[in-house]
Amino acid sequence: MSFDFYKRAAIVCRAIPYGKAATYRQIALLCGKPKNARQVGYALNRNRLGDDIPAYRVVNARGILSGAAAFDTADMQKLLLENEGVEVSFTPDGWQVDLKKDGWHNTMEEALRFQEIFKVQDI
DNA sequence: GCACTGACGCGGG
DNA sequence: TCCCGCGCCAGTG
Repeated sequence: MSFDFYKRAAIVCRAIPYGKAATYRQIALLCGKPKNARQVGYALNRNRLGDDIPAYRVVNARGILSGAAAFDTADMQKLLLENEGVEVSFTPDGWQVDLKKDGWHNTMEEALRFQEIFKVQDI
């Protein structure tokens, strides 16, 4: 491993703005490993990145909430998101957020800033 | 080292 | 647009 993917993932996840949702793929991309979306999911499972990570703001590419796995109750993730003003709607596939409206849309500057942070912290 | 797993994602039909 | 199959890759036993 050329760098610590999980440390990077923790930094990126903590940077997801209040009231926004990010995707696994997006986190992996910002960490510099576009193909590691699965590792992001693995890391968030059982709070591997730490307790101060807003894991509930991370959803899959279609905006579907992952489910109960790491949360106390089945609808905990939905409640936390709604509490931040995120609209969560029911679909046959599960609870879903509108990524067009509430997705975290990164700017190029934002992406470059992360690269700089990783460089400075040597991770 | 091998096989299997999984909070995932894309491309083709 | 919706499915489905396959690719992906670190962890785990």
